[in-house]
Amino acid sequence: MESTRERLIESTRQLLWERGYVGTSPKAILSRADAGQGSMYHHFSGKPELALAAINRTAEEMRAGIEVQLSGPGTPVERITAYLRRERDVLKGCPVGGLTQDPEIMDDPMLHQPVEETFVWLHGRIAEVLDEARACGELDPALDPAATASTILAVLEGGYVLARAAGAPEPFGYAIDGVLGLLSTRTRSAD
Amino acid sequence: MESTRERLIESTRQLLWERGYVGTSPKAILSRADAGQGSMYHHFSGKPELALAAINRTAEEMRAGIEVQLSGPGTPVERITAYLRRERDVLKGCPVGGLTQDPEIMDDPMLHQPVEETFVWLHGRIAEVLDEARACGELDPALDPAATASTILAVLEGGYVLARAAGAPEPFGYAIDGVLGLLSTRTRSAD
DNA sequence: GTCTATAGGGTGATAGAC
DNA sequence: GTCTATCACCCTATAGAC
Repeated sequence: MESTRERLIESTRQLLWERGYVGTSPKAILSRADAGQGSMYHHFSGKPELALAAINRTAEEMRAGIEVQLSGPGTPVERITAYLRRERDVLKGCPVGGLTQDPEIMDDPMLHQPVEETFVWLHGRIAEVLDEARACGELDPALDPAATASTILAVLEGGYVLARAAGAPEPFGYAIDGVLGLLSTRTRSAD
Repeated sequence: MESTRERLIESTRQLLWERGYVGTSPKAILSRADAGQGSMYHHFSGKPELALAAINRTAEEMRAGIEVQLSGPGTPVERITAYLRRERDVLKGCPVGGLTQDPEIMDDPMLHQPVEETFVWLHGRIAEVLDEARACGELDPALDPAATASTILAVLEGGYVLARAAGAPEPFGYAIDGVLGLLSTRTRSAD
């Protein structure tokens, strides 16, 4: 159940998160997976295909985790707040968003696609919850759910950037506090 | 006036923006600068020192450009709006923020420092302008200027991430629209 | 399925001629 | 100041034995 193929994908997931695609070599993957060259080229055609498997798994895992928060208990705004405030390894950055900075992922349609799809899904999902919030009177009807969803997502992704720039997790929390503060008087408790 | 040293720094600036530190090789720098190995190692001790010169210049240039918007004409909120909406090469990402994704920049205190300082300065500057806005009654006094400044910065940096993920500049604009929308009814014209 | 050996090219740096 | 030559090592991939 802990096949070599599994270990290769998991090692690649970690390294893509820590060092990006350009910064990750097959050699580093193999050493972390405790596997030889032959194993990697037996299971995958090369670095791009292995990276694709890793990115797809990371994207799926992320979606599943987010869906737990967004379809959980509480009012729509409470669920979004729970998602934004949940515990994270802030200084490691977003495992999907960080990939957008990698030139070779941006240039390879195969590798770029799952990144794009993840954000399309996530934006749509947040917009849906904001729509619910509006429908139940929890959110100011003057707000555009699509634009507000973009803003919330941007604060999340940008929060990681600020934290990494500062070398400390706090700025992430401040950015989240700020957007929730902006949202707060556009909100009223849904009774 | 277009010394080899100059060309090396400019080429490095471009490549750091396009490919990051890990993705940029001395060979690529030299070829773009049309210089030989010897020139680079005459003017700089190696890749890190050249990158430091490039990052410092990019950071200074960015600060100067932003200061133009933030200390320009208009009310405080108008100036921030002008800064957020100004023309940019959105798909190239933020030339400073993008560096936070690079593992070797994060691990080298010398290279990380100018990135950190740029964001400290920028956050402080936006918070100052928000303070002004509050003082002249343009902004809701209930808003925390420091947290709101973090949010605005995060939207900016996250907007780049969303745009790159989408492969299109529009999401950046939507995120900015959204945060300005959230700000708008916390704002009144400063007469 | 996994291993080792090997390949051709790139990486970051040094040496020494001009 | 700039060039070319050289270096030891790493990168991604292939071949073929086990």
